[in-house]
Amino acid sequence: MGRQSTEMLKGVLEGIVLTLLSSRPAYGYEITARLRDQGFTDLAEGTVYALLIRIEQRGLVHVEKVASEKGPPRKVFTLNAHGREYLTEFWRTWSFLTERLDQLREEGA
Amino acid sequence: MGRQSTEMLKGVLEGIVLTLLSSRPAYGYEITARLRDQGFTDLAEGTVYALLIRIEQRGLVHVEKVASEKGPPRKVFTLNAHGREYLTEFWRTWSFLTERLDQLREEGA
DNA sequence: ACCTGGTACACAGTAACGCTAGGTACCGCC
DNA sequence: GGCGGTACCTAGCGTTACTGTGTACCAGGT
Repeated sequence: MGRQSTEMLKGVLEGIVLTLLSSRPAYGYEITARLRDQGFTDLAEGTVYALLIRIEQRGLVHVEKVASEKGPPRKVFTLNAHGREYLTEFWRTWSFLTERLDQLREEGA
Repeated sequence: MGRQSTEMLKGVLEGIVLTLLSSRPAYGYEITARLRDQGFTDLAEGTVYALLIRIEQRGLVHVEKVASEKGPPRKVFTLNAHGREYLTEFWRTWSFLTERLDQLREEGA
């Protein structure tokens, strides 16, 4: 979707993935596929894996290796307490942003 | 507001400033002040100036020097046709993002 | 036996952007 | 003279998403 969406995704994609994980555990390949189905068609695989490594290093998720029927073992990510806190914070920031932008949009019209 | 809002602002701040300019011309110092009033209290001055230079180089605005009663002359930015197109594109991308996130938020609940 | 395609993960390099932390300059007022 | 407000600019940094590539495992077709 071009330059704009790439930049807008920064910071937001992390919240999106954490939200996905809050509903149920998942692994990288699966997350990528789900997001592409949901409209993020141009999302790069490497982006998701890099993001998952980051949230793991920050201690927002629990990680478990699970054998797969096809292909190499999956790294299944589960949101932990710290991750849930972080996610709450994310939604608060997101709400702030949307409120500001909604207001601006009306005034600008 | 911390790390999250900094990352989330990427790409969005540009749209915010362009929207401000769409309602009426403005200069850097003024834009910074207005945004701070509107809740972006931690917004760095340098960030706005850098952004203004970028949108000028991309040809989204018209620039004019105007003498000020106090301090150095102001660089007044006016949105041009190209900028308005770009802004339309911005709102389209923004709408896409908010729709996805609203959907996710409901499903996650 | 070979090869394609799907599954699954990882990494080095690049570009973009907001922030930090400074600096310059002009003015009015005490 | 010094201070605070106005107004602009810049170099360097950290974070993040994308590109491109590589590894590895398995099933199916020819």
